[in-house]
Amino acid sequence: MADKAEAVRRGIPTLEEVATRAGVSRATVSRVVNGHPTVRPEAVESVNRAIDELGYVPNRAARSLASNRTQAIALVVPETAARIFADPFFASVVQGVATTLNDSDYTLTMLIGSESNAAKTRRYLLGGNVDGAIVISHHTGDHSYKDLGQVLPVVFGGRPLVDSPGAVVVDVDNVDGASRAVTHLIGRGCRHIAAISGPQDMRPGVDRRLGWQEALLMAGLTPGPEVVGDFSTESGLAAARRLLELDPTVDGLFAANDQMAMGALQALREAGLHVPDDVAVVGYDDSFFSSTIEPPLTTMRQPMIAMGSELATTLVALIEGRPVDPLTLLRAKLVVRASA
Amino acid sequence: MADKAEAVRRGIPTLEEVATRAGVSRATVSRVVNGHPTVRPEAVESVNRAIDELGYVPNRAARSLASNRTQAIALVVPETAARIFADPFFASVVQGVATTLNDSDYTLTMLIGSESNAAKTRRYLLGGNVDGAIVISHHTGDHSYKDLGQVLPVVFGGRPLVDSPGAVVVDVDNVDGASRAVTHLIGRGCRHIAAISGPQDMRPGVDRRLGWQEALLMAGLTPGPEVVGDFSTESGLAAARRLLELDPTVDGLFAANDQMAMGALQALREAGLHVPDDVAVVGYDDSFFSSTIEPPLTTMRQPMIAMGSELATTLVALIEGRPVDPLTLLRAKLVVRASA
DNA sequence: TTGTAAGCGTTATCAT
DNA sequence: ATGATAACGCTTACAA
Repeated sequence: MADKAEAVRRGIPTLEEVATRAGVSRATVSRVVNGHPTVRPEAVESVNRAIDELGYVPNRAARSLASNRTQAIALVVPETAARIFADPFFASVVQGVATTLNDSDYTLTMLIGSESNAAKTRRYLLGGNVDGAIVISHHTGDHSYKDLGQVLPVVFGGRPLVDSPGAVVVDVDNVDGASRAVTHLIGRGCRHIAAISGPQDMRPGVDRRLGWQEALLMAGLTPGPEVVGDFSTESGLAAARRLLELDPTVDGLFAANDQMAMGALQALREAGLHVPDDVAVVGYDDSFFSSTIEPPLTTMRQPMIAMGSELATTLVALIEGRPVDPLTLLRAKLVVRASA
Repeated sequence: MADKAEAVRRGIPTLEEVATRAGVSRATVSRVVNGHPTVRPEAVESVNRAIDELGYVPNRAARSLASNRTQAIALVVPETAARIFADPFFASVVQGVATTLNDSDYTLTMLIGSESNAAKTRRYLLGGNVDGAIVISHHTGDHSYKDLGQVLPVVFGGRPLVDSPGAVVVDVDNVDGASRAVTHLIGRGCRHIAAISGPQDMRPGVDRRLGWQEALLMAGLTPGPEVVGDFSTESGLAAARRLLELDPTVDGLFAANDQMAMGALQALREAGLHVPDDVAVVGYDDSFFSSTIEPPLTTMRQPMIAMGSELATTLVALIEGRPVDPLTLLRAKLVVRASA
C-alpha cells in the first residue's frame, strides 16, 4: 500500500491537504472542484489558490469509487475492422471521437472486440469500468453488442441491416448519398444509368441501391440494368462487363463503392469506351486510391471525422441524461473528379 | 451515492458477496482473484465457483485506489498526427498497441496532445491516472514529453533528432532500411545512384541519407548526386529534374519517401526516361498510393503494427520492473514492384 | 453556506 | 493459510 510520503514525493497532494491549506473542510474543497454552486466566493477563491499552489489533481479512482461514475468512455472496434485498419474509415472515426472527447471531461478507452475476447469485453463494459460505450460496426450488419444498450449507455456507429428497437445510432445517410451521386450523373446528361450494387445483406448495399432508384424515379428516368457485386474490384469488373452486354446504350454508371468502380473502369477501358464521355462513372467512399487512378474517380466522401465527433457528443449527452436523437444521419459529400 | 441494491440490480456483485457465498473472508477472495499462492486449493475452488455463479467482476476503481496501480496505459498522439490521421502510420501503430494490450491486463487510454491542452495532458499523466504512457512522435523531432520519463514509465515511438539520455525508445531502423533499398538498386545493376533526401532536421531524413551512403560505400561505389527535398511530391519533382541536370548518367534513384519518388517518376517521364530500364527508382514508406501509381513503386514498408506491439510490451515490462532495452530497432521490409 | 461522517470496493498489514 | 481491520482519496447525505 502506498503511503502518503510517496504521494508527496510524486507530487500528488490529496484533497485533504488542499483543505488544510485553504482552511476549509474536505467537503468544501470537493464542492469547489466539482463546481457546486453553493460555495462562498471567498472560499472558492482560497480553495482554488491552494489547488494551484499545491498542484492538486483529483484522484480519478477515488472519485470514481465514491461517485460510482468513471468519466471514461469505451470505444469498441471490432477486430475485423482493426485488422483492416488501413481502412481510413476507422482511423477517421477514432480521430473524431478522440478529439471531441479530449475537450470534455471524459477519457477514451479503446477496446478491440474479437471473437476470442468478446466475453472479456462484455465483462469490462458491464463491470463498471466506463460510463458508456461507442460501438463501431463496420459496413457489415454485425451488431453483436446490440443488447448492451439496455444496461449501459451505448451509441452505435453504423446501422445494422434491420434497425434495432431502442438503440441510439449515428450513421451516414447512404440513401441520400447514392441519390445525390446519381443525380450528378443525371445532371451531366446521362439518361441510361446502370448500377453495380453492393451485397444486399449489408445496410450500405441496400441503402445505396435505394438511393440509385430514388434519384432515377424523381427524375422520371427508367433504371438501367443492375448487377449486384460484393464490393470487390473483381466483382466490379465482372459486373460492368455484364452490364454492357445487358444494355450497350448505358451512358452512366453508379457503383456502390470505389473498389467496384475501379473494376468497372477497367471493363470500360477493355470495351474501348471512354470515361466519362461514353460512360460517366461515379463511385462511393472516396477510397484512398480514388484520386490517383485513371481517370480520377468522382465519388461520395463520407464524413467520418464528423461521425466520430457526433458519436462522442451523443454518448456524452446520453450519459448525462440529456435527450438525444435515436438516429442521427450524416450527409456524404460529392467529390467531383474526372470520371463523371 | 449508489446503494448496494443498485449494484445488485446491475448485476455487479462485490467481493464481499463472493466471500460470503464462498464462506471465506474478503481477504481470501482477494488473494484468489490476484493469484496469490498461499491459498488452500479447496478455498480457491470454492471462491472460484462463487465468482462464476455470481458473475463477479472486480471493481477497477476500488482496486486502483487500494493498490495505487491503475492498470491503464495512455497512448499520447500529437494532434498534428491525429489531424493527418489519414496517415496509416498512426492507425497501424495504434492498432498494434491496442491489440497487444488487449491481451494483457492493461487498458488503453487515448490522448490527443495538442498545444492547447498540453498542460491538461501532463496533469492527466502525472495525476496517477495511468501506470505508464506511450508517446508517439511523428517523423518530426518533437519530443515535448521527453522529461516525463523521469516521473512515469514512458516509452517513445520514434526517436528525436538527438537521442535523449535516459529515454526508452522503439523505432524503425531507417539507416538499415535505406541501405537495403539502395543495395537492391545495386543488385539490379545500377551504378550511378542518386538520392533525393529528406529534410536534414528530421531523424528519418538524416538516417535514410546515411543508409544511402552506407550502402554505396560498402559496394565501393561513389555516390551519385544528391538533392534535398521536403518529403512533398513537388519537391521530388523538382529534385529529380535537378538531378538529371547534375548527372545525366544516373541509372538508379533513391527517394527518401514515396511522395518524392512519385514526383521523381513524373520528372523522369517528362525527360523521356523509362523506369526502371533507364532509371530504377525506389522509395520509402510504402504509402497508400505506391501500388497504384504507374509504374508501381518499389519501396520500403515500415513495420508499424509491430512497432505498436513492441511499444506496448516494452512499456508493460518497464512498468512491471522487468529489464528493457533502451532502444529497440525494427527492420523495414523491401517491397519489390515495377519501379526497381 | 459549511462541516461531520459514513461509505465506495479493494488491498495489504498484522495477528492468529 | 486465513481473518480482522485499517487504509486508499473522494463524494454526499445529513446536520448545523
